[in-house]
Amino acid sequence: MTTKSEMSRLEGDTPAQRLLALLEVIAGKDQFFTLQGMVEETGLPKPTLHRMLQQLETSGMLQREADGRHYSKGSRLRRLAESLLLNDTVHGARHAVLRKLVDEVGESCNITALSGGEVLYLDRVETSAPLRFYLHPGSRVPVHCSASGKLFLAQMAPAQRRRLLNELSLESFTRNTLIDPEALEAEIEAVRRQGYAFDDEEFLPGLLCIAVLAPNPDGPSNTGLAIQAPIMRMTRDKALACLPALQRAAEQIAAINREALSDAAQAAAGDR
Amino acid sequence: MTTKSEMSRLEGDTPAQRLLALLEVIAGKDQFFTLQGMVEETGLPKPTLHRMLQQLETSGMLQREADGRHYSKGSRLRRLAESLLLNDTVHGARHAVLRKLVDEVGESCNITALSGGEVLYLDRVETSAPLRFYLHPGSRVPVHCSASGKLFLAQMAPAQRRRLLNELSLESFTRNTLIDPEALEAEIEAVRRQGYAFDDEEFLPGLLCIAVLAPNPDGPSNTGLAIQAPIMRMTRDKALACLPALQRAAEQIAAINREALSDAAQAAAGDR
DNA sequence: GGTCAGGTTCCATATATCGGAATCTTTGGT
DNA sequence: ACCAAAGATTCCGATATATGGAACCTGACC
Repeated sequence: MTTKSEMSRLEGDTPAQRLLALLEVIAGKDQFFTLQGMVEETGLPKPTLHRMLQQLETSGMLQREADGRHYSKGSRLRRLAESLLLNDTVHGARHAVLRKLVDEVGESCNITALSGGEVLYLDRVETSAPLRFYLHPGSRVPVHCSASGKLFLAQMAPAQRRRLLNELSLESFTRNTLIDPEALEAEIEAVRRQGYAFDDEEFLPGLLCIAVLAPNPDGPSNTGLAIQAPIMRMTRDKALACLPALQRAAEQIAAINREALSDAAQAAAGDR
Repeated sequence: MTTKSEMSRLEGDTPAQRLLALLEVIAGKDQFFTLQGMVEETGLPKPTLHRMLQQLETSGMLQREADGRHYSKGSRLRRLAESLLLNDTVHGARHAVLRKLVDEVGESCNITALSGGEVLYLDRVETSAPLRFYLHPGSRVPVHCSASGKLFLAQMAPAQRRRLLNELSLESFTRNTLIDPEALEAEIEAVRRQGYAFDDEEFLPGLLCIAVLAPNPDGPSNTGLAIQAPIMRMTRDKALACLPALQRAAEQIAAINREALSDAAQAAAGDR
């Protein structure tokens, strides 16, 4: 239970983003809620919130009880959520591949993408082993000290890579973090030749990762696939033994992406 | 498959509503989509759409593939949808009651609310019998010719009721529709005394309904519960035989509402 | 009938949106 | 290598919208 003082003002710089943040707060409510309650929870001014809720109500996203002061989720909002989850076979298929990979190698695995100069965790399946690193989907990690980050860097044009690394500056996290530009450049060159990358305690002490990219014949890939394990259970050699399984999974994910792209093209063509 | 010409411009009078409408379109996509594709589908101008998608992307609601032109649903959007559906035990509980009622009486039932002077279908469970009226949640029906509508009218103050009925004017749908104000007033008086209401082919020919309200000791109720059946299988007498089951279900729904309200109050108190 | 806790409305100001047009970028063809 | 053509992105002034403090309602309770 959070107290009023801990509550953060709804972040967001545009009205649209504020609205989405409000929806997230509403989504977490399992009961009726009131204008006043929302004011206390979000820190937004009362008239502002009143207007937003009113718009949501007239759109059918919310509905009010007879007393006029308790809101609850409307059928349109529910339908939106259902539609979002139902029409997401791409994610579902990717997730299934991930799960199978975790089964095979026995360690936590995740799917990553490059977003805004950082590595973004798209999805993750945890190992069943009791000792784990807890890293959740949606979190971000610097490019220069993650296995998939180095792969993304390796497929960039040198100028593009230099620009990005200059902007971000190489922060050090452990004593293995590569902060010397030349050493990093050499590592990236090696990664490009190999087609896979390690993160050997470069970001978190005790965490070893190995990653590959989902191959994309039409250009750079924005889908990385990694195994992450505590060094207690994992060495570079063991990781290399998992490489074939990892590459097989990456190929499957690439196939899913290809299919989704061609389906999209088809749909567009059908609309003409 | 819809053609370009059939596509309707995204409805909505405020930017917020337009954004929600856009989200609904996106929710229905099971693959990657492009700016251009969205332009064709929604009819919105390209720069406008570009801005909206950009905002959604920087919020983490969407993500782009490496090619920079294909979007897909982001993890934050997925989490939003999951949260919406997970935290909705109120609806879930209501729905369960509804389903049980349908089992008992063997006919389609629905939950309604008064919204903007009309009866709104909140939820509906269909009978398994092959002959059915197809009426979906979210649709609206005039108050004066629906069973739950008449119940909502019956609990209003006379002045309030007169104002509402004046504004709406009594449209006729079948030869049973009550369009004479005095006849309607008499019917409403009877409904108040009985505590239940019929709709005997007053809205759709061949459709008979019986409804009650979920009792609310603290004031007027905004939750109606109705059985709807084709006259092929239903008479007033048969409907009356279902009344006890209907009232039992209504009481259960009232209990769910009460609980949700008190939980909400509790949560608010805990935040102090 | 007075008080108080919400809810609602007002309104001058600040801000975001809008979208046609221009511009940049990528793609595909020769 | 070059050149369209399609698509993405940026610009920007006119316009519509959001903003939120303050004032105003409303109903519940004493």
